[in-house]
Amino acid sequence: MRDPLPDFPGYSLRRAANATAAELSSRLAELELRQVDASLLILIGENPDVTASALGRQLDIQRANMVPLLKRLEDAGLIDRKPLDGKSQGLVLTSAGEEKCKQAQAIIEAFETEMLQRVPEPHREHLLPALYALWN
Amino acid sequence: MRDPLPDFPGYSLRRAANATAAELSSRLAELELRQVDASLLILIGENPDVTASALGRQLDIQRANMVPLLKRLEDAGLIDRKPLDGKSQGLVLTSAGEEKCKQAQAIIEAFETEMLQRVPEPHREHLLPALYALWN
DNA sequence: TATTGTTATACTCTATAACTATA
DNA sequence: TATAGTTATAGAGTATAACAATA
Repeated sequence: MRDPLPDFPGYSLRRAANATAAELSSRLAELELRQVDASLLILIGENPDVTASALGRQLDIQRANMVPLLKRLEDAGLIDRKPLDGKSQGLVLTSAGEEKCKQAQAIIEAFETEMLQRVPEPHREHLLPALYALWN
Repeated sequence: MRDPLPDFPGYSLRRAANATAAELSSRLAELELRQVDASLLILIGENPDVTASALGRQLDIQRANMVPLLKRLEDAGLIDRKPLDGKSQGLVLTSAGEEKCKQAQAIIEAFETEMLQRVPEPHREHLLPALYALWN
């Protein structure tokens, strides 16, 4: 079939994102985590006592949609909440959450390495800076 | 906030894809088209009498999900169906569909050019081949 | 007055199974 | 037996509006 779409960077960007996301998702599923769960665990691990609203701003997830995401992590025993003041609550990893976070990071780092290996040599080092420019 | 995620190519890939998709979507909305509609119009225009199943395979959209997509385009008067044999139907652009397709292509090409301009010079030419390697 | 956390809701996108009819 | 088109449905993901309580 004649298909001019792959020559559009925007189209190839979406296809590449979909393909790699599907691959990473299936690997994280072994930890019973989705990508967004892993992102949240990593950010909470790096920023103890971060609030749900701050996480949402960082990840471009709306406040309202953070509620079920964090409830899942809390129900799984991976995070705890503690009141910072009357209206904000700080989020921290439990010890189980720290362990799960380490496992997720190992999977992600292995995946990222393999993903970059798929990019032919002359282009490889340009991928991250090029992508970064597109969303910042 | 400490955020190691942007250093992961896979994460930046998703963020870049989301950001550019949102931008393109808002531009195509002026034609009352979504991205997938534009993709379908372009592919049908390039491949008259293509079938719904073949389009789905090309775009990684399941057969069942093609039904409402094509119904929208047909209801909008942009495509026609004609039976090829007893079970397959060929899809073609109507004259309105051809006009809409040209307008969509103009918007997409302008968008792609601007998008590439945002990528700093030494990285720009490497983006498309790097992305292509990730989903093929 | 702005922000946090929350509930409820709706809409899109996608995945799966099943069915009919035809190649 | 495989394929085309279709229906129905369920699950994510996401967007919006509204509310109470607090900064």
